[in-house]
Parts: sequence; C-alpha cells; structure tokens
Amino acid sequence: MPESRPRIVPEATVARLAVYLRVLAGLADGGRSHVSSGELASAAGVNPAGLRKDLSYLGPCGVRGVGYSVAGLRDRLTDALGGERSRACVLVGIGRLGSALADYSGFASRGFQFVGLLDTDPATVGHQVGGLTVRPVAELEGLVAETQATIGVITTPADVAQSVCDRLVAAGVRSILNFAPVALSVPAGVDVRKVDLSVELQVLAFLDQQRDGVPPVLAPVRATAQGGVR
Amino acid sequence: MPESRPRIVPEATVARLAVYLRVLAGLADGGRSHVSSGELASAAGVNPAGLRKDLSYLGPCGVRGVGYSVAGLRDRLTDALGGERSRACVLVGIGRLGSALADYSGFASRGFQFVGLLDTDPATVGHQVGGLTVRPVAELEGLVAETQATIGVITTPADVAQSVCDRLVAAGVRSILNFAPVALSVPAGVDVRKVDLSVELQVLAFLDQQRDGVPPVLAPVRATAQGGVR
DNA sequence: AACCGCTTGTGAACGCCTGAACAAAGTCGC
DNA sequence: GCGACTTTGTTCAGGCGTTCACAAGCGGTT
Repeated sequence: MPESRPRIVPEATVARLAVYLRVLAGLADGGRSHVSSGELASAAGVNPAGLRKDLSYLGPCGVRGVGYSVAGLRDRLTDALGGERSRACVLVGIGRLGSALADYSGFASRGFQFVGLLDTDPATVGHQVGGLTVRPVAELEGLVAETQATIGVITTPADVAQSVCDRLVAAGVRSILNFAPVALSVPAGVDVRKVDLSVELQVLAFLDQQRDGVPPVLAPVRATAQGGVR
Repeated sequence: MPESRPRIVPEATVARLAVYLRVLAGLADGGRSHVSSGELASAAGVNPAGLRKDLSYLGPCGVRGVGYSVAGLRDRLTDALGGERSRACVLVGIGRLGSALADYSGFASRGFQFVGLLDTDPATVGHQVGGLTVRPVAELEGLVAETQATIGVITTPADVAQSVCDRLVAAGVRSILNFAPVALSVPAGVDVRKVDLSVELQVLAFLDQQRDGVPPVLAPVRATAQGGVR
C-alpha cells in the first residue's frame, strides 16, 4: 500500500485543529448535526478558506453543498490529534501555577491525565492537589517508568527547569510543555512547547504604547462598522 | 523632532524582544558588561542572525567587534517595550488559574500590577488573593475608570468570556489577555492575545503520535550532534 | 600609524503561511 | 429527471518571517 500519505501537517494548522475540535464538541452537545465552514470559522476566529485548507490535510471530510457532519468531523479530528486514549502527564513544580494546572478540568476532559505531581519543597510534598499526592522529585525516574508517562509539564523556577527537563528526557518523556522562562535545550526527537505568560503581557504593553505613541499617523482610521475580529 | 517612529516591528519580533530582555536582566545581575549576539541568541533559543535583525528594528544598538552593552541594551529594550512605568491590570475570574496569576511574581517584577480582582461567585468575593480583595464583577466599570487600567486578563469560563470582554472594552480597556477557550470578538483598536493551555497539550499529543506513527519515513533523521534547540 | 580579527548590521534568497478566486460535486425544488 | 444553488476542495498569487552570506566598522596589537 504505497498510498500511506505521510502528509505533513503544519504546526500552526495542528493548533487550529485543536480549536476546531473544541468548537465541534460544543456544537455536538447543542444537538447540531451539520456545520458550514463559514460558521465554524467564525466560531473559531479564523478565515473560512483557511479552515477548509486546514481540514483538507486530513483528506475530504465534508459534503459539498451541505457542510461538515459535526459528529463525523469531531471524531476525525479527535483521531488525527492523537486518538481518544488518555495520555499520562507528569507535572514538576507544584507552586501556584502548577497547582492550578493540576486542577484544571480542561486537561482531563481532553484526555490528558496527570499521573504524578512532583516538587522539591518538603513543605509541599505530601499535600493533596487535584486528587493526587505531591511526591518528592527524587521519584521522577521511577514514576515515569512506572506510569509510562509521555508528556512532562514543567512549572518550576527557571534555574532548575533545565535539569528537570534533562531528567524527564532521560526517563523517556518525549514531549514537554514548559512554563519556566528559559529556553530548554533538548536532543533531537523531543518536542518542547513553551508558554511564557509575562511575554504575553509585555507584547500587549508594547502594542498599547505603539497605539498611544503613533496616533498622528494611525489615529485617522476611525472605528468604522467594520466589525473586524482579531 | 520629526524622527518619530516610522519603523514597524513585527509582532513575532516583539515577543522575542521580551525574551531577550529577560535574559539580559539575568546577565546584568551576574555582572556581565557585554554580550555577543551569538551568546544571547543561544540563551534565548533563537538564531543569531535573527536576533540581530530583531534588534535592528530599534536602530543600531551594539558595537561592532565588541558586542552589545548589557545594561545599555536592557534599558533600550525596556524602553521599547513600554517603559518602566507600571501598568495597571484587571483580572476577571478568580478560579484556580486566576488565583495563580494574581500571585505570580513574574508579573509584578516586570511592571504589571494587578489593581483589581473580580469574580461573580459570592463564595469567592471577599477573599484575599495576592494582597488584594476579590470584588464582585458588578464593580468592573467603576474599577477600570478609577484605576485607569489598560490591560484586562480574562480567566473566566468560556461562556461568559465574551460578555466580560465587551464590558472591559466598553470601560476603556484596550489590551486583553484571554485564557478562556473561545475566540473573542473585539472592535478595531483593541488587541487580544489568547493563551490556550489545552491546545498546547494537544499539539504535543499530535507530534507524539506522528513520531510513533510515521517512523519508517522520518526516523532516518538521526540525532546528530546538532544540538538544535527548539 | 597600520594591520588583523572579531562582531554587528543589512541585503537577498528561500520557504511557509495566509487570503482570495475558481472548479467540482452534491442536494433540493420543480 | 433535470436545473440551479450551495458549499467544499484546490489552485494561485501575495506577504511575512526566517535563514544565509557578506560588507562595514571598531578594538587591540605590533
């Protein structure tokens, strides 16, 4: 079967597919049976043509003249994004942010299950967070091996993030979500995604200043009834 | 002074500038006086040439043959990203994530100060979080007017995020950081940045599956000593 | 004072992603 | 059963961002 299409899906598209999936889940709960690309794009905040292009990476998913089957497309997206099977995640660094993530219901409902919470602080170890007991970080390797966790989430201070990352990778974790404000270096074959909260705010501050600083040039553009999203 | 600001800075560059700034702050604390673009790029996890191009948007910042002055570049970046002045932020939705953000020291240290925490839940209102008392969301308009807050952070459930957003915009907030899993629609002149935590995990899950599912095609790329970050 | 090495700044090519226009295809109404 | 309308899937051009490569400029040295 030479037609095993190893079609390459751009990472930006993958991120949007996840958004579409969430919108579709909501529509399915609402009892809708079909959606058009226009409506779905509007709900997801993207361009309709772009949405169709994104979906085309998965092959034909819709019916021309009708739209997309809500349940059908949801299942196809679920499958494309890693299936229904729940994925075991390890969370290192149970500070305020870590605790919030451990409790976050949005993870569990999408198949991501925390199987271990780790911290170095003896005052934190032993506490119950989100139904799990915080364990000392020394148990990291054993925990990963035992639970076959494939995803590691790092919410430690910046200065220990790299060493935690190294231990996770050595233990077999190949996907890492990093909240610590450092660039992690990992061997090839390991994926890292970084979320930097203060950078987000700083970008907003920059845009804010840019708006205030260049009004003689940009201000003439009045808020017309253009209702543009984004 | 006709030399205002004709140069337009790409948003991706702005986000990286914020990262450089953090690295520089660390180097300054360490007592370093100069850095090269290569070292800075390595610490930030980007390409050296790209870093130089990013900095070139601010005009010449370095000295050829020597590098960049740590303190000088830090001050210039601080200025470009909105100055030293602290910015007032309002946080709506004091759940677990909201509480974690209200306490997050990374915000305060970068000049972002929460001046109001709002929630609808009577059980939450009145609680003390991060040195502030949670107030009922009915006080939103008054609070924004009184504190001149320019940044709003939304950590509410998805179904009320749009209405909270509308009220923030109507009250004068022009920059919004959205953690709720919905696409907010705002009038022109308002900037929104979205952080979607479960999308991040789902992208990792996809990459994970792709690795396992298509090794016959992609595996030949062996882990060379390329030490590539990212 | 002149040379040499090092580092910045910039110009150009490459690739990726986005946004719009067009053809294929299927359904609904008559 | 046929025609017209609707909506998808695809193709094309445009813009943006990234990367490579080279010239310009500065400091240190002889």
